[in-house]
Amino acid sequence: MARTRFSPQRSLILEYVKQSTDHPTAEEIYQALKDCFPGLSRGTVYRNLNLLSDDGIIFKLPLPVERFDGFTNPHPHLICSGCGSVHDLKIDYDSGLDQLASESCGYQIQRHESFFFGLCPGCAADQQ
Amino acid sequence: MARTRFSPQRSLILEYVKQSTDHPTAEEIYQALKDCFPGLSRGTVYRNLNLLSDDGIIFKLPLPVERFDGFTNPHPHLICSGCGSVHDLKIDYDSGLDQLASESCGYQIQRHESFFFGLCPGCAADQQ
DNA sequence: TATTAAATAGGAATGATTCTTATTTTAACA
DNA sequence: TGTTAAAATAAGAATCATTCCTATTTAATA
Repeated sequence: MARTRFSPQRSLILEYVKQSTDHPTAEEIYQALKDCFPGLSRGTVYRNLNLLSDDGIIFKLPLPVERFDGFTNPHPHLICSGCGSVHDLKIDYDSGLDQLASESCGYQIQRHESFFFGLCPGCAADQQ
Repeated sequence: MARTRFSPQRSLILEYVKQSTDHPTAEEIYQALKDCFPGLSRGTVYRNLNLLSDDGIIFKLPLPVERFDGFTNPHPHLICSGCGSVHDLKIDYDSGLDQLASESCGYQIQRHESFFFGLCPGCAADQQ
C-alpha cells in the first residue's frame, strides 16, 4: 500500500499531520507549510492528504470541511458547535459495536466514526 | 422557534424530506420537486432546508455533502463506502453516552452522531 | 385596501476540492 | 555514470456544493 517514493513535500505534510493535535484542514496545513517550503502548492497538499489517507497512514474525518488526524486508531471526536474546533475524545468506546451493527443490518462494517457536539468551555462562557 | 409562515415551497420541501427514507441531498430534493413545482429554485430549497433544520424539524447530517433526515430523534447512520448510500441503523444506542462524554471532557454535550461505514450487499457483491 | 415583513426566483459569488498541463524529480537499470 | 520512464510537482483552471444578492411577489394584519 505504502508509496514507493516519498517526496520532501509528502514527508513534510505527513510529519505536520502526525505532530498536530488540532485536526487541521487542508488549507491550514498549506498555510502552515508554505513559508518553510516556498513554492508548495495547494494541489500538492490536497493530493498527498488523499494519498496518505487512502494508504491508511493518516485519517480523513467525514465532515463538511475535511479535517485530518495523525492518529489512525479509532476514537470518537468532539466538535464545538460554537467555534468548530475538533478534539479527540478519550472515552473507552465499545469495540463490539461494529459487530453489533453488522449483525443488525447485513453490511460488512469496516469502521465507525462518532462525533459528539457541544460547547467547549470558551464558547460556553461566551454564551453567558 | 417554528416559522410563522409556511409557503407552499416550504411545505413541499418539508413533506418530501419527511416521507423520504434515503437521506436526500439538497440537489436531489430540488430535482425531485422542480417538475411538480415549476419555478422552484435551488436557493429556496437550500434556504428552507437550513431553516427547517435550525428549527429542529428536520436533521442535517454532518457529512461532506449534506444530507437530510426527516427523523429527528437520534439514531446512528450506515454509509456504504462503495455507493455512498445512507441508511438508518436500528440498533439501541447507549443514551448515557453523552453524559459519559460530558464528564470526560468538560464540554456541555448537546448530541452525538455516529456513522458506520461498510459495504452494502450490492457493493459487496460487485467486489467479488 | 395599504403596509410591511417574509419569502421567492434567478443568478452571481464564494469556497473547498479536483483536475489539467507542462515541467521537474528520482528510482531503476543499461 | 548516463538514460529512461514513472511519479511528483507548481500553477492555475475547472468543478461542485452552497450561500448571497437583488428585484419581485406573497400574505398577514392594521
